[in-house]
Formats: sequence, structure tokens, C-alpha cells
Amino acid sequence: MVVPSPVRERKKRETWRLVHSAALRLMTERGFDAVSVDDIVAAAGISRRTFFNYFADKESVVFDPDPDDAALWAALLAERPPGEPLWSSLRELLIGYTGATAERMLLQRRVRLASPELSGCSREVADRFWAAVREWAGGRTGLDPLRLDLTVNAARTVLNTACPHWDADTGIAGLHELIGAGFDFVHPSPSERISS
Amino acid sequence: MVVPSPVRERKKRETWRLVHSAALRLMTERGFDAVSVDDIVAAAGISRRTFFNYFADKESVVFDPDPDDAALWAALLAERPPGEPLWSSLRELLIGYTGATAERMLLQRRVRLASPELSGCSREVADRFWAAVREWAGGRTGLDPLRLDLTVNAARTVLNTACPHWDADTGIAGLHELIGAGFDFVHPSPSERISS
DNA sequence: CGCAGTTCATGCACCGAGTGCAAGTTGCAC
DNA sequence: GTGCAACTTGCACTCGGTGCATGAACTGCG
Repeated sequence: MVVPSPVRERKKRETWRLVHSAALRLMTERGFDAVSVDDIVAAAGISRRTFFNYFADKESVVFDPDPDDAALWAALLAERPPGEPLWSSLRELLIGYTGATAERMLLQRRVRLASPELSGCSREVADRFWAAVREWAGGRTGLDPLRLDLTVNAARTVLNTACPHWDADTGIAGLHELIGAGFDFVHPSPSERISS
Repeated sequence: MVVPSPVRERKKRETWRLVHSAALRLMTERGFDAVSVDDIVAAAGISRRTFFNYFADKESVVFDPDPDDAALWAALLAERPPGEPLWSSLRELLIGYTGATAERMLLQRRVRLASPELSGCSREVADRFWAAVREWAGGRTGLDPLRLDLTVNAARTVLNTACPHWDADTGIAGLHELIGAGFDFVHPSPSERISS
């Protein structure tokens, strides 16, 4: 992939957002299962096949990050100070990321409320995000792979646990409070056990 | 459900195990995606429709607990001493459960190795198990719902993180070592933060 | 401008997962 | 036995998802 020309890229992002917003609008109205891919492509004015060029599957249209998000989280990762403990970095990262994508967090929350059938699905934000986080964290700490994964996955669990407890009326600040409380509560720490 | 007659129940368990073992045998050979439901039912000698009477979907045949497991984990939960901290209870529970179902853990692990397409699927053991744990924990502690969920989900994360790191050659003892290390490392604790 | 190369959208045929329904079979209680 | 409930089965159908081949749109270049 040799950096596509800006026009193509712009169109792709436009189409992505068009399909995405059409899908989420329908899903907040009727729920995830009650909206078929054909409904989505009809509403978005594209072909069924094109839908699957943009999204690997139907769930992805809910959970995939915006095309611009990769740049966003890369920036957030880059601005973490060198010596900062991993757990603190992850907290700030999630605060920053959810803050910057607040509208989409709220949208996703609304879709979830309208779609109880999605309750088993654990990805509050996309897998690609966490893959990037995992890779970044791997190059920054002397932690062994097990503890590294434990830490990153614990952060993911904090977010995934906080989201269902979030009352959307409290706004993104309410979510941030829950995330903060979760990070304080879980807080993995190397061999700092209180009682054996 | 008014306690079914023993013959019916025995037959159901037999069929469950028949289908389950046929499915997992095929999947360890060819991988999850390369085995269709039709393959499974042909190997098990039942009808396609019956398969879906036993399993909600194809993934369930890998991850659903054995019919007897509910009794097993109920027993494990019952034998936790009254005053025991939740985190310790969860650790012992997972040690006990994975120990008692060691063969199936090893089988699942083999299926996963043969099926990279399952990597995104996060349920190392079934959802019903964790639902039962969550309910049990809820009646045992003064923790608020958020922290309760954080604790239970953290335990789940420990297991889900430990499993991919597990070298099956080390046997179930190797897995238990990883689980123990994970529980020591994560260890959610109410406001016991080391550094602000 | 015209041309070649690439990217992308689309239609089509197809596979496999999962469901609703209605009819048949099997164990159960009396 | 008879009647009832649980279970199995086949069938038709919907929907998610893919491979492929074709055509349109955008690209850089002379």
C-alpha cells in the first residue's frame, strides 16, 4: 500500500462514515438483529458487496474504529512520558481516547441498549485498538509477556466493565469517573500482595 | 423443568458427549472453520436440526460446559469458607474447576491451536459458568456492583490471559502456575494503591 | 488531451449457519 | 393399553459472508 491519493482516501472515509451512520441509526431504532445488511446498504445507497469491502462482518460496523482513530491513538500513545508506569499510561490513554470519541461512545451505548442480543459481545472498542496498545506496551517495559498481557487485558476489562455500568446521562465525564475508579481498584502490581 | 426422568436425562448427556467429542475430534484435525455442522452431525449420526437443539451455535460445541459441570462448579462454590476474600475464592474456584476438567481444557487448547480463526473468541470457558460465579459472588460480599463486576471480570481476564500463554506440555499444573501468578499480579484491592 | 495501470464498486452465484414449523418417535404415568 | 410430554427429524427459508469476473472511476505520465 503506497499511500493512496487524497481523493480516493477522502471518498473512502466518506463512504465509511455514510454506511456507519446509516447502520447505527437503523440499529438504534430497531436493534442489531432486526437490521439486515440489506437494510443497511439500501439506506446507504451502496451494494451489498461493497458493505463487506468496508466491514469484515456485521458486528464490525458497530465496533470498528473510525479510519481516523488510528492516528488519534497513535498520537495519544506518543504523548505518554517515557518513565510513566504502564498502568497510568493505560488509564490516561483510555480517558483520552474515550474523551476524543465521546459521540461515538454514546452512539455505541445507544445501540447496545437497543440490542440486548449484543450483550455477549465483549468488544467495547475495536480489537485493532488493543492490538496497537499491546504492541506499543511491548516496546516500553521490561515486563514478561504474561504480565504484560495481564496488564493490558486488565485495562481492557476495566473499560469493558465500566461501559455497562455507565449511565449515559452523566455524559463522558461519568464514564471517566468509572474508568478512574476501575483503574484505582484493579491496579495490577508486581508482587505487592497485601496478605498471603 | 420438573426433574426429567433419569432415562431421558442419561440419553441427553450421552448424545451431548457424542456430538461434542465428534465435533472436537474433527476440529483438532482440520480446524474450526473447515468443519461444517453437516460434517459434525454426519460423524455423530444425528440430524442437523438436533445439533441445534443441543448447541445454540457452532461455537458452543467448543465452549459450552459439560452438562455435569454446573453441579461441579456449584460444589466448588459451596465449599468456599464463609469469610474468605472474594479474590481468593475466585482463585481457588478456577484452580478447582480447571483441575477437575483438565482433559477438556487440553482438548479446547488443541482445538484453538488448530483453529487460528478462533483467536478473537474470548471465552475460554463458557459464559454460563461466569454468570453463575457472578451471581454467587453477588450474594456474598458488600462490594458495590461496579467493583464486584470488576473483580469477577478480572478473574476471568486472568484465566483468559493465562490460557494462551499455557504450554500444554506442562500439563494442568503448568496452567495452575500461570493462574496463580496472574492472581498474584492483578489482585484488585479496595483503595490500596501503592503510589498516587 | 489520451493512455495505461490501479483501485474500487457491483452483480451474481454460491456456501454455510441458524430458525420455524409440523409431523413423527420415544419414554413416561396411570 | 391410552394419553401426554419430551425429543428428533426433515423441509423450507432467511441471512451472513465469500469468490469471481466485469466495469467504472481515479491515478500518474507523456
